[in-house]
Amino acid sequence: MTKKPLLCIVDGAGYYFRAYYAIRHQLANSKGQPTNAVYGFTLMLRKIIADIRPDMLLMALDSKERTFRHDIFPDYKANRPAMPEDLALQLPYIDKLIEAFNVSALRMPGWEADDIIGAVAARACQDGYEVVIVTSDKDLMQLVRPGVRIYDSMKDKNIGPEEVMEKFGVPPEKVPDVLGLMGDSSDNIPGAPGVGEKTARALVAEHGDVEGVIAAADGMTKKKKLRESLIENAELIRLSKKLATVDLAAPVPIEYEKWRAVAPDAEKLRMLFTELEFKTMLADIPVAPRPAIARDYKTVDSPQALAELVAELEASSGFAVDTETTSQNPMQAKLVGMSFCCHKGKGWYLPLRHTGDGAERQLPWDQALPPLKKLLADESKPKVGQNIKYDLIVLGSEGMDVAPVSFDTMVASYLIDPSGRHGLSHLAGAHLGETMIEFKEVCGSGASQITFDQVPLDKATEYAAEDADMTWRLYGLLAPMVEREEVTDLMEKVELPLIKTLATMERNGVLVDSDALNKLSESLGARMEELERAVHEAAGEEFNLNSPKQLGAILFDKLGLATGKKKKTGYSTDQETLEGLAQQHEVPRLALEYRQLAKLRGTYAEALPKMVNPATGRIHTSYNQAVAATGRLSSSEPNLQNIPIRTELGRMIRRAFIAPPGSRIVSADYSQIELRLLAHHSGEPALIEAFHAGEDIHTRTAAEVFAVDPAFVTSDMRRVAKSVNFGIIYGQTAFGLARELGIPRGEAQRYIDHYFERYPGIKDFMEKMVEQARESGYVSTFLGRKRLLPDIKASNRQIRQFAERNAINSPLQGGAADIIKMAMNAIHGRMAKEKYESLMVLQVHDELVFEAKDSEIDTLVCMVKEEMEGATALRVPLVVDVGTGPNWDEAH
DNA sequence: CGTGTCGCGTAC
DNA sequence: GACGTACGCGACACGG
Repeated sequence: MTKKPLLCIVDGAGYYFRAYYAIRHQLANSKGQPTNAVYGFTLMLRKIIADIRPDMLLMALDSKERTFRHDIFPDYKANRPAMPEDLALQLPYIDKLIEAFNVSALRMPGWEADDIIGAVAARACQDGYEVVIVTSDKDLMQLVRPGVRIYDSMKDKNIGPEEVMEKFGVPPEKVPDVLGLMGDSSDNIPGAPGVGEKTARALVAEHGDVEGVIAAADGMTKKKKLRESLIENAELIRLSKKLATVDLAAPVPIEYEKWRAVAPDAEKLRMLFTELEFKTMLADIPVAPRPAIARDYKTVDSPQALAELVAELEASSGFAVDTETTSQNPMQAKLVGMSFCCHKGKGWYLPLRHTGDGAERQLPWDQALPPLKKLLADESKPKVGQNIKYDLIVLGSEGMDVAPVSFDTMVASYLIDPSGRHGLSHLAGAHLGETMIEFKEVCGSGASQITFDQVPLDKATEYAAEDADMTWRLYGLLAPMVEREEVTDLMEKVELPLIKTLATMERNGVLVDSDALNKLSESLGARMEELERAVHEAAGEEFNLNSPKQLGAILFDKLGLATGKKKKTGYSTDQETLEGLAQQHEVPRLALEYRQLAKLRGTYAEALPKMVNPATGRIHTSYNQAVAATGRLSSSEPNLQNIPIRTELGRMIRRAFIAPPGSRIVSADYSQIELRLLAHHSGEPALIEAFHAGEDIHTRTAAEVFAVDPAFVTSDMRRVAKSVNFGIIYGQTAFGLARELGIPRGEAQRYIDHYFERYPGIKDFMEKMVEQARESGYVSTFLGRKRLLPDIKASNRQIRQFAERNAINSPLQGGAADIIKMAMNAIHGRMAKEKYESLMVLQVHDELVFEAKDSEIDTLVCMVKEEMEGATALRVPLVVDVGTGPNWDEAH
């Protein structure tokens, strides 16, 4: 059976009233125009479209005219106060909004929205549609039936026949009977005096309907008052039922095609949101599919074409560039071709190392490249790219420089909203409404995958030129968005320069002692075999110790040990659980040790030597600049930001990160940078003072929390204070602190209470961040890096609290990221300018690692410390600890 | 055989 | 339910 098309009918009038009253604080734009109802209505509309994804969408609205209900009952809705003026002022905007969203609206003189909804729903249901009525009006529950449900978007609740039974105690079709008896004060429907909801439900349930109830009234001798009320008011009850009954006979025009849900009109929305000053909504206006821009993609396969391309690029004020290669990993990639674009829809592909169909048309390398190499390095010609760091690395390996890098569409998208995806095809789909050719379509996948040099030239041109074209078009769209979001400075002063800094670091790579790792791997393997044998013996059977599922079966089913947390697929066998069982049985104890070794061997000792680049003999991680929601970098292939340090065995891995003869490893890390940012932002005097005095911050905190002199702080007290300090940064609760410290929750709560008593500024800071997120929809770092937090207003408490913790954590974590990024750029600049031979090799969030030539160590250490500590001026000093050693472990 | 998800654990 | 940000391993389930 094919799925029925989904028709969504929205109770428009109901919702703007709800929105008006739900958003109490007086929202208004700078001209004083009230906007609370429009704002709420917009949120609702977006939510409906996103959550329900209807095929057809119709907005039912009330007309101003009298309806048949007024004719049969002059007092109908007579108790309604006049519409508040500040709501009335917003109605024209709501109409404009509906229009801008391209939603069909239906008003019918003489009919209420309820009747329109009822009539359309009845008809659509017959016509084979699945109907969702979006309303929070309980009266409409009478319309529910198979194929027609109600969705209350404010409560996120679907209402079917069962929910109606629950609410009214009767099936949907009897709802008017109940309402007729009990009346409805909001519509001024009288009902029977003395009959409330409970009585009405019971009466209808027992006697079937209003007529049944009236007929049975005579026999209700035990309830004299009720009997009299029913008999005396029989006509009034019948009238009330009629008033409460949705008239399915309204002569609605049925125009399914007209109601088809289409993308909003981006231009209209933009104008409307600009006028209303809905800034966060402006940022994510979905772009309507527009007439596709005609594509003119050319292969540069002749001297004439080359001359044309060069002339076009020379005449332009900048261009988009993209490389095609043999690998996703830039350090293993060989350049295969390059694409260019400086006019929307017009793209060029210059094949350089193709071997497939059409390869014979390629221009010789020495003929094609020199003019483009010159253009790429021309400082007066801005270059735009999508993840252009990749291209810088590839081209760098070919001896080509790209300057200046003036825009990166991936980075721009990330700065506008760091959450979500920033891949080219995603951006092209979201902002341009274009669907791009997938890599798979060109190169295949799996075993049959070919490299780009084998792709026929014509196909390669379509794919490659599209990349440059989309990048150029996105540049046109995203550049103004960067301005509007006020992240231009961050972009130009931090992220764009960082692209080159990171490209250099990635090309530098880091030296790893593969022999040492291989030996370590072997000895770990030997010990793991011993442990495995011992576990199997203790368990009495063989099983896969690497499988949490099988281990769980042994521990909990066979050995009958106490289970802990439950996971989706059985009981947890994590470290915490195993530690809890280690006293009772050998298996969990041995499994713990096995796990640690397996982790070290699998993730590091075995994996890292495989990542050594044969050409350079070094490991080149990839730093991703557009992944972490807070602004941090991330590292992958391999991840060098999670190399062990906490355990002695783990440090064996770190010891394998070495410097070549004549050099040493220098490690420089910010001391307590996030706590310093907390001090800076909160202005908390006690904290600021402690940092200025150079005190041990955890000891100082312990002294404050335990109200003792710092000299009397024990290591236990310091440990607690340290946990509280970190917990604050992460928005931890008493529960979390208690669990971490293994203390009762009450005690943890007391520590937290004391903490806030002694550091009241911190509490204020936390509240301020949450408040800011609620008001503006985002929080920012001191450099203006944003983190949007739409969930800050979620009705689900868990979701909302998660957003609140993000609101507190992001300015700190992100602020630290801003600082180290600035320092990296400054250091990179000085290393180039002052011609250091030493290399910056790693970044681990608050730490920079260098491979320093022996002769340069002293000046480098001095320069690095200066640039890191001077990266920015906060209300507290930035302190950097520097160490040197033959390897990364000993440099700490 | 490739791909996606889960449980787990490493870092800051 | 309860602490923020990442990446990646091995196991396992699923799909062609």
